[in-house]
Amino acid sequence: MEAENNHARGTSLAAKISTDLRRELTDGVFKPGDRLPSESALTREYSVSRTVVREAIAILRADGLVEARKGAGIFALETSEGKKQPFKDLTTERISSVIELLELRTVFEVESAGLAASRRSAAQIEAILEAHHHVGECLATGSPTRDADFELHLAIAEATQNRRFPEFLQLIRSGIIPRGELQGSAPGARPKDYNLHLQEEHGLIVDAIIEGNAETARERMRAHLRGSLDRYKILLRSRTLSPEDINLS
Amino acid sequence: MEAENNHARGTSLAAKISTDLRRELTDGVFKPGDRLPSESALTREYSVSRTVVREAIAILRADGLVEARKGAGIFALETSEGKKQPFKDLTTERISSVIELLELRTVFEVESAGLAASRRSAAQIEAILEAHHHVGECLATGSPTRDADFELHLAIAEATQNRRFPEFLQLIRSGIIPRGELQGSAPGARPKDYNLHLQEEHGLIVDAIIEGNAETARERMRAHLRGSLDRYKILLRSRTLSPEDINLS
DNA sequence: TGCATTGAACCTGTCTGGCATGTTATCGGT
DNA sequence: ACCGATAACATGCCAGACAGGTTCAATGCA
Repeated sequence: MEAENNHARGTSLAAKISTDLRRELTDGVFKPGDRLPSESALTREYSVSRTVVREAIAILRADGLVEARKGAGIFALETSEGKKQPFKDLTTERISSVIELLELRTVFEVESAGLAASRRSAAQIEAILEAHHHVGECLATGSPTRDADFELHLAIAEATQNRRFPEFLQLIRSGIIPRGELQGSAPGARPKDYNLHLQEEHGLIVDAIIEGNAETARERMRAHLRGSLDRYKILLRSRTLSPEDINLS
Repeated sequence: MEAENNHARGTSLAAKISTDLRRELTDGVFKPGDRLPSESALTREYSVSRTVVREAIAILRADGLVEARKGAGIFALETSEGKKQPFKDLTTERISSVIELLELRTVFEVESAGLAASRRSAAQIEAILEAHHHVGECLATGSPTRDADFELHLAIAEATQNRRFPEFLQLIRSGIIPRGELQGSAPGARPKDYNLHLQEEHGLIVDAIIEGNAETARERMRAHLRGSLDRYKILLRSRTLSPEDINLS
């Protein structure tokens, strides 16, 4: 009966129990160092076989939430509580989240542009130009620009020759592009572009990178992103849009 | 025999096998959609019971690397390959990793110092001073400074009033402090401090923050971290130390 | 009375066999 | 050649067993 329900949902008993226990660990029901119920007790508590319990515990062990000591029991580890993963709560739906991230992003992308100007290869110039051109195409056809825009910034980060730069941009992607758009947006669902000078500003940055002028690239990227923040704030004050409808670029 | 060896290392057979299979999934031995060996085949391949195999598979399932279809088999999922998690491969053991991260870190921490100088509260000044003092104590007692050093940088990032700055530091922590030290270091295991001016440099930064002088704070933090990079390179050239033995500050 | 030792109870790690349910391939019949 | 039935194969879960480790209580000795 219940096993069948789980099967219909594609969720194994072990997965269900490990989720249950994970929640208890996260909620502080078990504090670091606490001993969890024995396998035998868990079989009774959940009315399952020991196999299922062991599989559930194996999952939690692999995630570092508990350790099992033979003969002693299963113990909650230090990492089980309050250890939020960095940058996992990014959202475009909350104003403070967007502004905070934009500030962080500005710091990062200003320097990214400067390094790209200093270090770019010919192939990376080509990739940047291609991405820049693609943004222009989106503007011309009335398609959403956010993905193309992001790809341009990513191409610039690649040109820093430091893989942590594009990696960081990927990390914060979900704070830039709303979640629904990560799968590609529906036709006609394009958020309005409020930067009438988007392509021009991008072009200035790209030019500086091509010419290898790091300081100019930084200045132009700073101006571009500061413009984004200013526009964001103005549009929020007008109260006609929700935070995530605003295209930050 | 072999089970005993694993036990001596505290690693279960299930963990070992899940790691093995995870590597095979990551290395592209199994591509998305590929069917993995059956449980029965894996018991033969690894000479273990089916229980152990099931526990290993449960781990991989929980991590979204595979799905099991009853009657059909176990299949590699889309996320199993090439989808490296950003910043999950941080290490202090590889030179390129350390240098790349230090460069990225410099970008953020320079600006962090500037913002902290502009925005810090009285309570945050107190926290910064406390952390600064703690580094001094470690130096005086000959204890390891890395944790205390990190906490000072973290206190500065907190004073930016933008939670993404401390969050970034937490993100890259494992790339700054070697893994073995995350649990607290053994007495006498202190890596050598090669910055004889550590406390002095920190003090200059802290002073600028207290005085609210953002530009000076930036300059001093930049000099501090650049000094770290220069020292790192010099020590590497001397070839007397492995990369992770060098305290970057 | 206090401490050390021993044994029993409890615990995890692994193995084995079994049944329920689902999938796939093969074989036979039309 | 196509369809249906059956057998072989596969996962999900159950139950029992043994090996080796831990903990606690009881007993014996000083």
